Amino acid sequence: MRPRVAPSPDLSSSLSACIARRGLKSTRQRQAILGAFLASSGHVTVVDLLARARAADPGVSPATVYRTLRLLAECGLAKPQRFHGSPTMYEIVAGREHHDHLVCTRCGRVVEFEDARIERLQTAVARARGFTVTSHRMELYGLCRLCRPARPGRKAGSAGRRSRAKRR
Amino acid sequence: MRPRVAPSPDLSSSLSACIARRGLKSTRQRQAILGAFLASSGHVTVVDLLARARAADPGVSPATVYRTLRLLAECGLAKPQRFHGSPTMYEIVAGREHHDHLVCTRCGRVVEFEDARIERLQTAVARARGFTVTSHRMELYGLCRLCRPARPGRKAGSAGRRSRAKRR
DNA sequence: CTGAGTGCAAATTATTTGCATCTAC
DNA sequence: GTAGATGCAAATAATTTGCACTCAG
Repeated sequence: MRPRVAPSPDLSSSLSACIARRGLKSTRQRQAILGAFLASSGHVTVVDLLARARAADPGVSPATVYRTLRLLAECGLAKPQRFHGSPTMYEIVAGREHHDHLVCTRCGRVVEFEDARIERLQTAVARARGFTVTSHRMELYGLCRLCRPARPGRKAGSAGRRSRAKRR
Repeated sequence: MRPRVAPSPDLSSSLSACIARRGLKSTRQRQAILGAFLASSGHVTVVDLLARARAADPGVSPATVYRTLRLLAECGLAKPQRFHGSPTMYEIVAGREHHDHLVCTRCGRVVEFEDARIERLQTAVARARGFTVTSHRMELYGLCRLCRPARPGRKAGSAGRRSRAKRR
């Protein structure tokens, strides 16, 4: 429903720039895949992306999707994310800063967030253990507003994990 | 060097209990694998575990290691962890509470930690976005004390990621 | 004895790669 | 025209599974 990520044309030009800079070529397939990627909600699987790209251009092979995603990642436009048990998802990196994820274990919805307080504590905790942190990942799994049952007196047990709903 | 996790005999009995409860059998291979698992530093790959188990009993196949690890996980004694780019590691769950991980990107060392302040913030952040958190994962990647170069004026860039050293 | 467990090899799943062909520049 | 790109199929890598055989209880 709501457009979570504005399909900024900046990314297209970023890719063009990165392609030009490296002496690479702009092809029909790459356009289709990039288009499908940008039109996505921000997090797509390879399978999803292949289907979407094929809608625009039937002659796109899985291998090219993988190769293009790697290219996008190298250009800093996409980032692979491996959530819990689901296949690798690629997210749009629109020059945005680092962020972490809330993942609904029922509907699969992914919400991004960032919290400076947590980041500070992470750095502090690591330093206390002799580590210099260069990166981190944090994922919170649970039920989103829509999937949460309305029952008031819920136990916090390990119950809530249903199989994710697939959206394709 | 230092014994990170005491090879508590409790776990052996826990497994026995879980095996008995389910009407399963205690076999030579399972003993070897459990022994190797408990003798580990707390985080092992399947490859590692297979090698260690074979030291005790050469007739252990990979399939049995996988099957036994699944059994251990179902009994609540082991937990699979997928760190950054490394193969799945299994960690000993000695009835210990939840914890998160510091991972050295150079030597592969894994240090566990827990921080109530961070956990509280996680819950709060999630609630603010309409999520009820049931679980989470957090990994901090960086250099441990031993691997950190002594240079004072380091840049925080994306430099630090070398390939992990394997220990086998 | 008998059902659970095991080894092996084949099957799966996710992804990469070699190669002949094609095409953007 | 040529280096880079693509499709296909074969190759990897990690893990699971079918099946005949073995063994713990």
